Amino acid sequence: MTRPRGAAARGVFPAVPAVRAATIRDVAKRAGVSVSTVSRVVSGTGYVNADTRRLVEKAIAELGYVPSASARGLVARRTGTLGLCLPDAGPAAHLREPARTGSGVELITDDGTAPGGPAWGSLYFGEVVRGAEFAAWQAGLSVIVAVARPPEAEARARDLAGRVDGLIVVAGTLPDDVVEHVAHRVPVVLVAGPRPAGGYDHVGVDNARGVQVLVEHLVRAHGIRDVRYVAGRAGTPDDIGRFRGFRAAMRALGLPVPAEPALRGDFSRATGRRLARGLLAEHRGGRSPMPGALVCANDETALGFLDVLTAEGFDVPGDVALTGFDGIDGGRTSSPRLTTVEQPMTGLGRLAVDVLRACLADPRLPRQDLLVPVRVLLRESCGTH
Amino acid sequence: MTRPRGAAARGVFPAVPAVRAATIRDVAKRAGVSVSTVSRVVSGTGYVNADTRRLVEKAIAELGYVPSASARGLVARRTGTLGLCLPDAGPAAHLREPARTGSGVELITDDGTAPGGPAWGSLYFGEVVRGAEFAAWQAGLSVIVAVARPPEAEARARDLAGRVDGLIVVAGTLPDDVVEHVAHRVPVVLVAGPRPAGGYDHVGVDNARGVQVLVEHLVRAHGIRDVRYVAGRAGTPDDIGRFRGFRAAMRALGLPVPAEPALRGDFSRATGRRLARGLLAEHRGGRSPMPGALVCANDETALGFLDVLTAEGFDVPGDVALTGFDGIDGGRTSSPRLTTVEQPMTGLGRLAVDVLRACLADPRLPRQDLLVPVRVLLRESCGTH
DNA sequence: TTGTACGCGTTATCAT
DNA sequence: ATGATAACGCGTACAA
Repeated sequence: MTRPRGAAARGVFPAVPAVRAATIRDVAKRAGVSVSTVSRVVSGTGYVNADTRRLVEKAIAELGYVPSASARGLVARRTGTLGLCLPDAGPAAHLREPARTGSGVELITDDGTAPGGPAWGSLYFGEVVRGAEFAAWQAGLSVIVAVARPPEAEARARDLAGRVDGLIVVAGTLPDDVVEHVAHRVPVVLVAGPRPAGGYDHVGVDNARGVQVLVEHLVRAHGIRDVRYVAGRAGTPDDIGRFRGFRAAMRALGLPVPAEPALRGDFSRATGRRLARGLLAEHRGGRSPMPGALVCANDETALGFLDVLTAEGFDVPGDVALTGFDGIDGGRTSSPRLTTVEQPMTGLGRLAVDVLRACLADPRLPRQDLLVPVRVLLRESCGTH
Repeated sequence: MTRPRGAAARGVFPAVPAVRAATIRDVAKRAGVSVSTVSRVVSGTGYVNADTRRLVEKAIAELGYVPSASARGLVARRTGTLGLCLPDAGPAAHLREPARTGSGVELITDDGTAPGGPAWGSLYFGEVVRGAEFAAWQAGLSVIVAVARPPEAEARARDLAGRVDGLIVVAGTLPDDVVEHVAHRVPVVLVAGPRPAGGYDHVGVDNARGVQVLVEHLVRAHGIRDVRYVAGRAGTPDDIGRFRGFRAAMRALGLPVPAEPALRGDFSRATGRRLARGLLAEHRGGRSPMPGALVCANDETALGFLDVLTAEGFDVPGDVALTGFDGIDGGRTSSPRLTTVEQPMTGLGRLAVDVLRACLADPRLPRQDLLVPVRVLLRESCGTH
């Protein structure tokens, strides 16, 4: 019975006024004890008489009392919450429409291009959330998930910083000056992207080691010697790291180390197709033999190559082995299935939280820059099986 | 220079003490104004002299001041945050291991059964998060994502309730008494599952209409008359709603309305296969003709049927049309691709937030029970194209 | 074992 | 246009 009798007595009906939530004082009064006793019962600290405790617990249950995190956070100077700031990636156009309700059912002939598919799923940010939430849960912390959407991204980020004990920011989601501003208040961990200049913690994916292990596998296990790297968009940290791994592998294998990628795309499937057509034209013009393997900067690029190669009658991996990077679903269902390096997105989220916790526990610790190890998934496109 | 000179003066080195974040008082002092003026500048309310404003803004930037959400929440009696409570579904075993870092790279021969795939993605909860975050963003609210994990789920839920203005709870994630308890403090919206008994808002998927429209399509567009329903686990709200839609369609079409589903599975692919084998045995025993269409309670079940039917040389949809429900990825990549009803998971998240906001704006509003409309995706397995 | 009182950072009210 | 001050709900010393 939290509904104030006053309202009913006054005949206000059927209006149910917003009842103010019970406070620790209400509980104390109802249990006939002081607020400190209630506090002790709730927090489990200090000694409380068993009978008194029961009395208090009864009052708590009856009133549906829940301690205010605002008040707790104010006195404790910590909120017990971490913030996770994600980029606004993915086709969110269909989200912009007003939410629909009611019984209208759309009948859609899906020719494979229907909009509205899961965008987070394919872009993995959901996985970062999952990993971060789990690590935070282990530490008894909550996570606020925030997507940095252009118009008011800065103001929102500042607001978020006021709500949390630490902030995880995916690289490129916020302007540098905003990151610097909020870093005055809470520790910030940057995720992915380039190693940050300032004094921030950073966690990334071990791009280089992933490609290196993959290339060494191609050469050692499959005896391929003419391995070529198909780059992604120039200047991106991912592309740089992956090409570095490629060169490291070639060096370690005693093979010629290229100064530049054999081909350069932009991470897109369409460009992968275009590059593939160019390669085939050269090959058919007799200007160059087909390489033994194409190591692509990402799965989309590799799938673009696969589209063209199989359409043109080439055997993958017989004529040319093909590998990607990311571990997207399309590479699991292609034929042949795509050998790739899996992006450890849950691992990124978890590690970011762990790094943040370390900084929270002791801010004097030196800033960290950690890489999450990857897994190389060997499937048919490289000749495995 | 937020670092207190005192520490350096005392020769404490290299210890960098945790600097207390700047408060509104620090800003006021630095700008030579009162806290009230700073508050006015930050919140944008009231009149502030342009010069004074500049002074304050300068101090804010220099100190990296960010207002405390705890303090704001305390006085405003609202946190500006919503809570989203999700079930602990999905194989999270690999999350239990400690997070790895360093340069160890695993080489895994992926025979299609490798663990560690995206579990949220396939289970859609990531989509609910996405939809909820978006709707909250539109309303200027934050979202705390919390997975209710068994050991301390109740205590965590109560804690969460203390941090938010409203709670979205996916059906079945919390015991009823916990939901009732926290509902004393904040409005609660239940998502999916059965229509709640108590006075909670509820949003669900329009299971019935989805199946109804699908069945009417099968009959009207493809001329199929012998349509049979393959149920999921008995007693589940989804199964009940979908079978209800099936019956409604048959009734509307003037076809015989079955009292019970023709077959009953449990939403799993394995059981779908088993049921399919049973059906084939009956058919080959001459005991029954093949139906014109099998309307399955979900995609997994339908894919189980598809596995067996195609393996046994049946033509789908030629010999028998097949449909599912959910819109999982497997149905988009199967062959033939599976006609299905798409689960509007982002829509669920959005609608839940909108309902919560309505309740927050006026608690006296009657409780709502809304259904998110679905989309029927016509693909080859029902004979489209 | 229990109660009293202060302060956490902010906003709103009132006075200037 | 600006400043002083009283809440907001809770934890925690300290007193009893």
